[in-house]
Amino acid sequence: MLAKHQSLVDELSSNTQLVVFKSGDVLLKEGSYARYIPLVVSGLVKVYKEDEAGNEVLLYYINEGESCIMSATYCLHNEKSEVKAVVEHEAEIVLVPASLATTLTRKYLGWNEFLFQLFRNKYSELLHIIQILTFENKDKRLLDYLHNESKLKETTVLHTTHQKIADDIGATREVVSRLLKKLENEGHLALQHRKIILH
Amino acid sequence: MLAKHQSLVDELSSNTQLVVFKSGDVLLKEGSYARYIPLVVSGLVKVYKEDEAGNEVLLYYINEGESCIMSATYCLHNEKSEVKAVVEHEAEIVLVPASLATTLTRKYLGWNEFLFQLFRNKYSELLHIIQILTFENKDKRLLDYLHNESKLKETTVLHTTHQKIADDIGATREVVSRLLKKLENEGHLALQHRKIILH
DNA sequence: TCCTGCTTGTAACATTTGCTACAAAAATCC
DNA sequence: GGATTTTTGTAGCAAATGTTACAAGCAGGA
Repeated sequence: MLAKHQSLVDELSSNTQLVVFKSGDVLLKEGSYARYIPLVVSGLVKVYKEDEAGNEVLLYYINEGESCIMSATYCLHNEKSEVKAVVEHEAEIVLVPASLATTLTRKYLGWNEFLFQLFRNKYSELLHIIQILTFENKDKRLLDYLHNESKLKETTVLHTTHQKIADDIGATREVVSRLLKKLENEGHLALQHRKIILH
Repeated sequence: MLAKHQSLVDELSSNTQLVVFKSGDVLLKEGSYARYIPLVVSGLVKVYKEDEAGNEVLLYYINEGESCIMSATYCLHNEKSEVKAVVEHEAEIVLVPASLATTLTRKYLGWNEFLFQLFRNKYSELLHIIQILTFENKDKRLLDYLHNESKLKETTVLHTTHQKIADDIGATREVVSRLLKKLENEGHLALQHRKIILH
């Protein structure tokens, strides 16, 4: 997406540094001010929304070549973040300082287009979640989540636990176990210890 | 928001026309291509997400001085709309043709800022809906909806029916009636025929 | 006024989800 | 191997939501 704009890429690479984050590192906390915009070069980042009680729900992923649109927009307007971003796989990330980001906005149409497209994609994912939460039961929500994980991690074998899934989709572990069993009986997947194989 | 940018406003007013829409008019259908970006000068527009089965759920409102960010972004990238926009109160709307919108993007920083801010505000509302749908029961969702309606229509007396509310929040009429009764007993509101008075 | 259609109330029951409690199975550590 | 921790399975019950069915109340038109 950004690769098309050579002068923009040049300006980025000569004014920023590449930082390596480890799995579990928190890139952005809810309620904090973002001081830079992270561009994910490699790895995977998960974005969560929290509520006052400390519950959190997975909204979407930031994949290679993407950025955290929430960081970007809140960074540029100097407001507090409404989401939390956590590194899932070890990730190489370019940190673009707020000041540079503002300059880029004025200078490069391609940078604006990049941000708009990102906004559009994530917006679309939020709409999809709202649709499922409103009209479907949790089993559909769970299956959708698993297919998403599968797609992003590029494997049909997911190494995870029922508890982690429950945390991501905002349910309890027992419900997830129960629904996974149901989905297995319906032929959507196969269950193994710490492993889910999607069909 | 746009008023600060005089030359932008001038270019807008000399290249567009003001159209009056009536309550119930559909500004944008899901799956259709937007050919213009609507700027709402007066009135109120509601934005819905539909699913394949024909169910629909209210996402947010487009208030005076705002625009439909979905029209804007899908218009500029020539893709199909994912939402439906319906006029709630008679509305005066400036229709900005796609071609002009593209020009504005290249010419005015203020126009980009306007679109970004709009995106940010609506994004934030989507996050709020997801949070409520994930962690709260329908009574909270209903109360949140009523307070929103109240705020936008600038009155604590809502003229509506249980069926309309059910359609907006994606529930059944019976459940809405039941929950409204519960909220009345809890002192949050008072029920009258075709009328809800918020406390 | 009466009739009709729209709106609301409500009961009874099915399904879904949440919650508690406990046991079995697998992995990890010593 | 044995002890401990983590993960999974599952039962039983409570609460929330969806569904069906029907009756009563209200509003507007003839």
